[in-house]
Amino acid sequence: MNELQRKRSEKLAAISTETNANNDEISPARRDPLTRQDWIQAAKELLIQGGVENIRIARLAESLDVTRGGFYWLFNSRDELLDDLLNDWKTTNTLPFEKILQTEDKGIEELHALFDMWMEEKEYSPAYDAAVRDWARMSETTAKAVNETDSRRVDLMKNIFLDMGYADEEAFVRARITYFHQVGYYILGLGESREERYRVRHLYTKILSGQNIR
Amino acid sequence: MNELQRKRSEKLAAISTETNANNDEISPARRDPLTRQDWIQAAKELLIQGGVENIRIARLAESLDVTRGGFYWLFNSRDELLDDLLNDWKTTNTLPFEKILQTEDKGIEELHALFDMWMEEKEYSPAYDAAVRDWARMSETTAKAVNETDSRRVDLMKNIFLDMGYADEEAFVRARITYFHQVGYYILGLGESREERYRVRHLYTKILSGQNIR
DNA sequence: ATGTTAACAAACACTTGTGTATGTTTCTCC
DNA sequence: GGAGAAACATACACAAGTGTTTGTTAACAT
Repeated sequence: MNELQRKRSEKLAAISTETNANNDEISPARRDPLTRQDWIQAAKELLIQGGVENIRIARLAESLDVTRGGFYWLFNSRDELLDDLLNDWKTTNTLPFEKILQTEDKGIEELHALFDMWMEEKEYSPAYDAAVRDWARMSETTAKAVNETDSRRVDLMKNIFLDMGYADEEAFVRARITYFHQVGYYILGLGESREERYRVRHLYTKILSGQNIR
Repeated sequence: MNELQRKRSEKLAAISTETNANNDEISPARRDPLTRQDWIQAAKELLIQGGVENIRIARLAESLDVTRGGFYWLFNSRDELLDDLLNDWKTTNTLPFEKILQTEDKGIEELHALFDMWMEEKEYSPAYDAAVRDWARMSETTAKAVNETDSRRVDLMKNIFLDMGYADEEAFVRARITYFHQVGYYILGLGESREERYRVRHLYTKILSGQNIR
């Protein structure tokens, strides 16, 4: 049973007991109707797991415990769902990124905050990023969205190195190396332990910042 | 008309004139029979262009100017073709990589040779790499092959930094940053001009090597 | 009580892909 | 020059996917 199915079961059980408390008739415990967001979340899971081609309406329906009829009640087509999914990525997965780079902290402190975000993987999901990147190879509009996001992120990161005192061009290159290296790391997907990653972390920040700190 | 179709047309024309020179009868100019390698090459193009899911036998056949019948004469199944394609990648796209790192050159010279390889894109095709990486998300065996290749490459690159005098762990991290950053760069696929790339090249080598050279 | 509607379920038509079975053509070899 | 096989072409069966149409059912308003 996956995450979504579990949630719906809980809802259903809650409704069921509540109904029975008020009324002895065993009502069939009708669950809450599904929302577009429910389908988008399910699609996100399939995307991360196996790419866009893995997003099949029948599978989504199964994971949500309904038939495809429910999907076409909310969406006009599969493409419409994919559009919504892309929008979800654009907002949710870029927001924490921007947030970090708009704090009071400057320079090396921001770099540390960035590494925290990458290594904790709480708000920001590198797996989601990687899956969307993969998707972009086949969809022109997705590729455009990803490019814009990447440019924006590199641009934000460039400020970190400017604050460290680097000249414009070197700040740009350092931002790129830092960002590209992170993208590459998650694309490779070598699931290392958190301990191992924290152990060598200071070397990464030292090399990327070009200065010995902490 | 793509590359493969062009080659076959040339062959066909050559056969045609040759035959007419010897004999006045207009023989239908039968072309050379296709080989497994021909299909693998065509599959490689489709893979790079749009991912594994883009490798459809009908499309391969069309690009080779035959019908699907020809495919099943040489291969038992689509999976058999994909197996061959993966083997092609393992050998062709890793060979030039290893070659560079086994020369007489040591340290910074090897790093320059590496950048030359990446930027020239003659023997080594980063697009091929990226496409296989994308493929690996859906295929367990492909993922294994890619992981092995990545480990091998990072291991080889580590020697470059050891030769520069870095301690074991820092050499490892520098190798990783260098390699991951390259992988990330091509995954993003921002088609920059060669001039632009050569212009900032010295900054990359300076930052990654940690020393001012050239 | 009943008509209406939200939220699906079930059945259908259509497309695209694979693999297989069988038909054709040209070259080769005796 | 006729048999046989290599190298396809053609036709067919089958599976999986999308979108559409029509049928059901519980809840709510009247």
